[in-house]
Amino acid sequence: MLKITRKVEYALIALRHMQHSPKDTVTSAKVIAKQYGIPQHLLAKILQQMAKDNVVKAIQGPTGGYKISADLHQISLKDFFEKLEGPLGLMDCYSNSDCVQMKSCNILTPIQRINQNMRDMFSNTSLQEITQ
Amino acid sequence: MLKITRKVEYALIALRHMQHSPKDTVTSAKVIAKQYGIPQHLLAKILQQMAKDNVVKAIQGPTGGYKISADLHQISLKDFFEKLEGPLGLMDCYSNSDCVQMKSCNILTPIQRINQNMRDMFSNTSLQEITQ
DNA sequence: TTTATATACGATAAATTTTGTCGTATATAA
DNA sequence: TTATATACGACAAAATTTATCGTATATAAA
Repeated sequence: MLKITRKVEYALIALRHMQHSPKDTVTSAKVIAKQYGIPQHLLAKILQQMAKDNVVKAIQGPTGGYKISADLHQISLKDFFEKLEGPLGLMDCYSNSDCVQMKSCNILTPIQRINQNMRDMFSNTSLQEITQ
Repeated sequence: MLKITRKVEYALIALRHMQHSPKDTVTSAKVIAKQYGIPQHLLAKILQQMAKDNVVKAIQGPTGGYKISADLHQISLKDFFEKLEGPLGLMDCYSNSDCVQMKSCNILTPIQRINQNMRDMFSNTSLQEITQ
């Protein structure tokens, strides 16, 4: 529990790789996948999603690939995680109210405080702090 | 991702319930399970594990059940989570080194900092703060 | 114009983890 | 003696995560 997913890991690895590449370089999913031992097709899909989210820009065709298009200082880890994985929370019930125990649950409020601490932590950390 | 498990939720619900019961009351798994809509057998196993961990004391036989035996002020959420779910970390590689990407991974160090923040947060919160 | 190489994207499958069930044994109060 | 509780291992179902496959489209370079 309390783990980040491979999807997020791969996304961060790719971003950090690109950020450490020479300015205006375009990097293909294939190159990154090979270098870090990531399934190529899977990484490609993740990069495609990041392109939709305007974190990276995709360049098609041979010699194509991706490059960072956003200012990573301006994106919090919380926003980044939520772009990739949906709402962030220690329990589902903070974003999705179909838990049958909602009414009887006695820890919803106490855990909400911890939940807020965690969200604050990720809100106050920029993507740049990971990829720099 | 970044969720606590039902196992931990059920454990916390049970502890909070017991803490709000009259002093020296013994509460059976059945009673708690019914009140909160938790599968009875599953809750029983969780309480058994907490008994092994000396968080609660088990009393056998009819009229038996469980009662809190530890000082919940003295147990951090981090320790409690690790008792129930094993090592706490954003990535498995901080406790288990069999990831094939270990050598090439470029985010291990940057994420370690965030990981430490998260561990600190749970280290600095006592069980009591949830169950009170 | 053709070809090779890249992204785009939906469908599906495999693997892992989480969640829940079942059966049997043992303790003990009534 | 009986009913009700914990103890505990084996197993199964469900959900989530992780990975694969196939096909379409864009485009640089030969």
